[in-house]
Amino acid sequence: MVKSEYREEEDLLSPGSDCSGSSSSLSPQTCSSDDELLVLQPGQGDGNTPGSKKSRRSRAKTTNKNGEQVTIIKKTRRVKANNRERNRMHNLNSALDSLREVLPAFPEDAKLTKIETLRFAHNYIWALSETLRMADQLQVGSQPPAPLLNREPLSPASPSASSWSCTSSPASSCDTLSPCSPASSSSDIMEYWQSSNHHLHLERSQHHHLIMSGGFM
DNA sequence: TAGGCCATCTGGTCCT
DNA sequence: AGGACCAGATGGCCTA
Repeated sequence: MVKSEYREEEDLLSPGSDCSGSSSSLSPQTCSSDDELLVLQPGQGDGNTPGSKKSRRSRAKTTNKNGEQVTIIKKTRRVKANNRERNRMHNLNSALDSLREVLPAFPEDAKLTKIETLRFAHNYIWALSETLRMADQLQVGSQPPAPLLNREPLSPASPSASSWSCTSSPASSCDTLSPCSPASSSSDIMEYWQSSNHHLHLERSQHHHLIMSGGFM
């Protein structure tokens, strides 16, 4: 498959539509509609009359057709469920793409994988919240402590780790998770992210090791 | 060629 | 009953 086919379908599929026109080309199964069931009525069109010698065969045939009908119904439900599942996964992927857009990255970088995106986002949220916390600690005065994470939308400028900008704030903080980075001060955090960026430019595998290692998450 | 990643299918389970 | 969600299976594509 078919990634190209998937991309094409992604454009055609509308959320909530059970049976898109292009989905039939995706799988060997055809996307049947409920109307299809109306076409196949039991005993329809076989020309047998009840009570005749052929009736027993006819009845057997009818039973057979009922069995076929059940099979068709099951297939139809399966196809519908497949389409729903496909749309669900497409929505999930769209959400992941949105997440990738707000994460610091460089244009020449290869697209983050799903697991990389989630882990990177986790660490990024942690780093941002730690930065805010450090900044609060440095502040002198009776100002009330700022929330750990600013929920106001920030500038839509393209995010980069070096500029510490972010297009939107995460909805939740790195709250219940165990310490996800070895950094213990703001300088450590900066060092961590600078190192991350450096590695982003160097080798993907090194980047993997730095960002994805269990110690960070 | 092995391994990683991905999309899709599928059956089960839970919820409304 | 039907839909959402989940996890396992499968097969294709890509890269080291």
